Amino acid sequence: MDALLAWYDEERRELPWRVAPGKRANPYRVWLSEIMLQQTTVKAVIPYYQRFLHRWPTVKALAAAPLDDVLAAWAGLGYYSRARNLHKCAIAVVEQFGGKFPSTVAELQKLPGIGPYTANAIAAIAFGEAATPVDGNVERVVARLFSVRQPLPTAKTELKRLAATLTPDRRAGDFAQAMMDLGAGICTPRRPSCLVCPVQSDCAAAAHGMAETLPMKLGKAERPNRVGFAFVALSEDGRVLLRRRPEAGLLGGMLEVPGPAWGDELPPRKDALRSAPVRGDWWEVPGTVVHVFTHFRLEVIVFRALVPADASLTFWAEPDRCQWVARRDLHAAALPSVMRKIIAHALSEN
DNA sequence: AAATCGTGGCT
DNA sequence: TAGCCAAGATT
Repeated sequence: MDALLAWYDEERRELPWRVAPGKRANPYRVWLSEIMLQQTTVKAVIPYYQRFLHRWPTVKALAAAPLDDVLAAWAGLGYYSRARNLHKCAIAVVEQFGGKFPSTVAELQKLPGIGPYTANAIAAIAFGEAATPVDGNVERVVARLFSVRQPLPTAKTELKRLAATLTPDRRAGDFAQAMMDLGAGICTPRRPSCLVCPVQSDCAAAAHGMAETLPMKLGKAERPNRVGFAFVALSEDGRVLLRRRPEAGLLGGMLEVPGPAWGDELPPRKDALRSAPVRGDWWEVPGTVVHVFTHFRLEVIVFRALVPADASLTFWAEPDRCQWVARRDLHAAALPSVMRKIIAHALSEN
């Protein structure tokens, strides 16, 4: 596998959290990037990473920030429990380790939001430990190198074991990143570029011309549809009514446009309007907002009303969780993408 | 241990 | 277009 490190030295992608080959990166930056990169593309992460690092240059700074500031800065990146755990973890590192990240896989994995992959990634990349982070890229590369026919997710344990046999004692961090670069750019899910692969001569799948068929995967359950209503209340002084979601669960801790709970079937408009958060002249905005989550598809019907600045909220709006946010401040609010879509739809001139 | 948890880009 | 996919963790 020396060819892989040689390839990495030549072709390595420049990324904001990376340092020169052979060097150890700043643990805080590695951790921050790895949390953001969980199930998220490099392209989506880069601007968020830059903003976070600029605003909170150290773990201590992040630990001292209000949670809502962190959630607002994370808005749009998805999987919001990551943001809550990020904040929790920063506090734990400051309180338990004086602001210095621990260096072993075992200690790292005890921290909130750090699982097997991330613990190994930080240990290898930031501390030079001979650890083996196994993500989707590595699973794919290893399945092909060893021609593992067992399907995912069953094969995960075996793929981890095989991956660990490849990790060198020196430059484990570079090796891990090389495997991920290989998976991202050469050993891709579809149409892998075996002809220019630095480890083609070591690859069992390539030898049989079947790289693209591996790894095998079990079928996924289909996505159910859910439907709901959302009430965009605009106050006469230019504010929008928003509500804080519960800490746990979908979009936990984020802000939302008030409305009844989403369901499997659409209730009559008449019933929906009874659950409006404010008394008002509610108008149904033409069209719907469709948003696809990981495990269901949501279709939302949006109502809009212009209400007095001192309008009182109804009991079922859960007034304690509600707040009026000026339209000019929405960009900096802890609003997930689906809620931004709903607000944009309500404000579109139709 | 199977379900839950976002979003945007690509084919 | 509709599915697939991305540097997974938590319960």
